[in-house]
Amino acid sequence: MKVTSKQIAEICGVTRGTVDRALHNRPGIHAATRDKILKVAAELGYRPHFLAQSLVKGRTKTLGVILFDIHNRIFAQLYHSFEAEARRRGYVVYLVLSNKDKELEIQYINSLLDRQVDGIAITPVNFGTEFASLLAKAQAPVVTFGNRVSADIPFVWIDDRQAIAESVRHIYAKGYRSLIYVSPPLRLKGKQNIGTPEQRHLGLLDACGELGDLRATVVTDRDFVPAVVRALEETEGKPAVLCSSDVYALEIVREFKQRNIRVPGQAGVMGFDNIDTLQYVDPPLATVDYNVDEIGRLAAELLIRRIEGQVIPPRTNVPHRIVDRESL
Amino acid sequence: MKVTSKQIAEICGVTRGTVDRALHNRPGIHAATRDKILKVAAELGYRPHFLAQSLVKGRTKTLGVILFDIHNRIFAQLYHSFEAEARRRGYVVYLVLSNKDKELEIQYINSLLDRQVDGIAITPVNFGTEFASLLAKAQAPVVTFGNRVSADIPFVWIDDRQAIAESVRHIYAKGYRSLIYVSPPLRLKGKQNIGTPEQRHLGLLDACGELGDLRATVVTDRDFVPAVVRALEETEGKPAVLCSSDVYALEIVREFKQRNIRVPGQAGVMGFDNIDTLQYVDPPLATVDYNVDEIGRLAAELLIRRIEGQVIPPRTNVPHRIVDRESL
DNA sequence: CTGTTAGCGCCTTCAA
DNA sequence: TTGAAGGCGCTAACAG
Repeated sequence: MKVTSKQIAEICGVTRGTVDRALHNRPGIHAATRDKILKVAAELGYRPHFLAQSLVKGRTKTLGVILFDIHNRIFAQLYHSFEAEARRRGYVVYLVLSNKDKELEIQYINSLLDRQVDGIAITPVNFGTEFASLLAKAQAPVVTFGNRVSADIPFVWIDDRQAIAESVRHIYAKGYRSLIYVSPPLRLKGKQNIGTPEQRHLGLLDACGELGDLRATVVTDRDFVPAVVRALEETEGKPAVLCSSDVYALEIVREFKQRNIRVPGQAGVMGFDNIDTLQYVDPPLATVDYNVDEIGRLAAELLIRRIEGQVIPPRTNVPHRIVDRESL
Repeated sequence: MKVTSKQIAEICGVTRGTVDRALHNRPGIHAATRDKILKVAAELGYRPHFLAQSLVKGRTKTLGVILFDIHNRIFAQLYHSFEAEARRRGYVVYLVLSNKDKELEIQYINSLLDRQVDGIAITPVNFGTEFASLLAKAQAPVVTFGNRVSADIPFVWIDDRQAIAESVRHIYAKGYRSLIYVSPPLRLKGKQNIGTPEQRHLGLLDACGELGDLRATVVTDRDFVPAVVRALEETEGKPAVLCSSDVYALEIVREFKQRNIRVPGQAGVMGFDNIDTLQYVDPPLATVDYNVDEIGRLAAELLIRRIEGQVIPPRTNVPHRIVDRESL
């Protein structure tokens, strides 16, 4: 069924070496024999055996992507553009999901390396020097996004710290003097890689330090909805609820609706990520927008350039912008 | 860097054959030598070379999944459960996206086969006997979902026809006597595989035939939102807008809101898929729910069982249920 | 210009 | 119980 270069060689009465030269259009071959070989190959529907090829070349033209999951629309979108860029450059991609399980993530890294992927792109849940050296020692280049691991492992993302600081200033400029900041992942500090939540938190602190008279409460409860409601009750004046991700903001708006808490009448709400669901909810949610597609595309591009021997920057930021909407 | 079985053999003063026996825990080896070999292998962090192994065994423990894209949350979810089931069974998965491009889909099928995937799961955009025989001739088993290709290629999905018929009856039971059915993909009939939209359309026809006094208009425009608005204006009495997918329903509700058309006051709206965005919109949308996770899991399970030599059913249906909500 | 040879790393059969 | 040899399919260096 599967036709090999050996068979073509036999049919054409030449050796594998010659067939190889013809197939790869390499010099040192009679035009006539080459044409004949190519013709036979085409007729027989010859397709090179990728594994054999990879085995000898040491390259598989394969990338591995490791994500938590693809529930959050952001990551689905990111994968989409990553995959498209990889395809353009001749690579096919494994997509594996760690489900935020540190053990599983490591198993997958090893599994991908065993399969000789040429490179790995990951949103890591592990962190620390041990993990960093695991990645550094890997036989394939790694790029990260979402969470950073160390300064030398390339990272493609947005400037979270700056983005949240701007959001806080924006909220302040709209007249709010109290803020409820929602970031449940922060409670996992020291247990998981929460690079992004931490950066965003720092942005909050930056802005609060700068704006003297803004009072901020930070909610990190797993069960953040009731916690926000309590915080709201304890707040004097009208607060803005700033969420480190749109998915939290959506939950909060839903709860507020059920409790007849008007948005933005009694509380402002702002999210982060600008996921498409926001278009359909009422009131439209203020958020932070950035080009996720570009992050995915860049991650693939940089990873492949690195694989192909180029030097790539350790840090690449994609621009973001504050999106004001009626929820504030 | 990468330690091979040959090196272990040298260190232990035995041959590759013996190392192999030890590593695979096969009989015909002295317990002492085996232990020594295993110890050395462990110390050196030996990991078998997957490609070499695959080359000789003819199996790669790899699956390929081909989706249109992962924009629709349904497919992201489906992939998630597919991947989890594959992992449990020791497989790693390539995820490639066809973007509904027929050419690209075929290229990807070939590319995956070149890479010797053990099986392929696909939501096909191609159709017809030629495509069916391409899949049938493939060196790896194929399962389909979303759109069917032919009776002999296993298909895992829901009973779309029945589900829409039930939806129509449900709408009728709620008192509606006119219906606007929205299914833009139907306009691609003959140009793309629109198995699912067609089945759903048949379900509509079934139910309309059965319920004599229900008037239905079918909207297939690419730009379906204004078309629905026009249809609404031309309708006497209060119609229900039944959408073949939640994503259409969301757009319509948004437009209705802007035009101050009350839902369900002036028109009912019902979707299909029960995507999570529905939880956040107002009014909550009636829809058809089914267990997408189970479809993904089953597709992986069946594909792998097929790969491992078992006979699997040509058609597997997952149950669905009508979800009534305030939009009707 | 073309054939020969030697591997890539692993597995499997057949001898010893 | 172990070694030796051949091969999976392809590539590459060296002869001829």
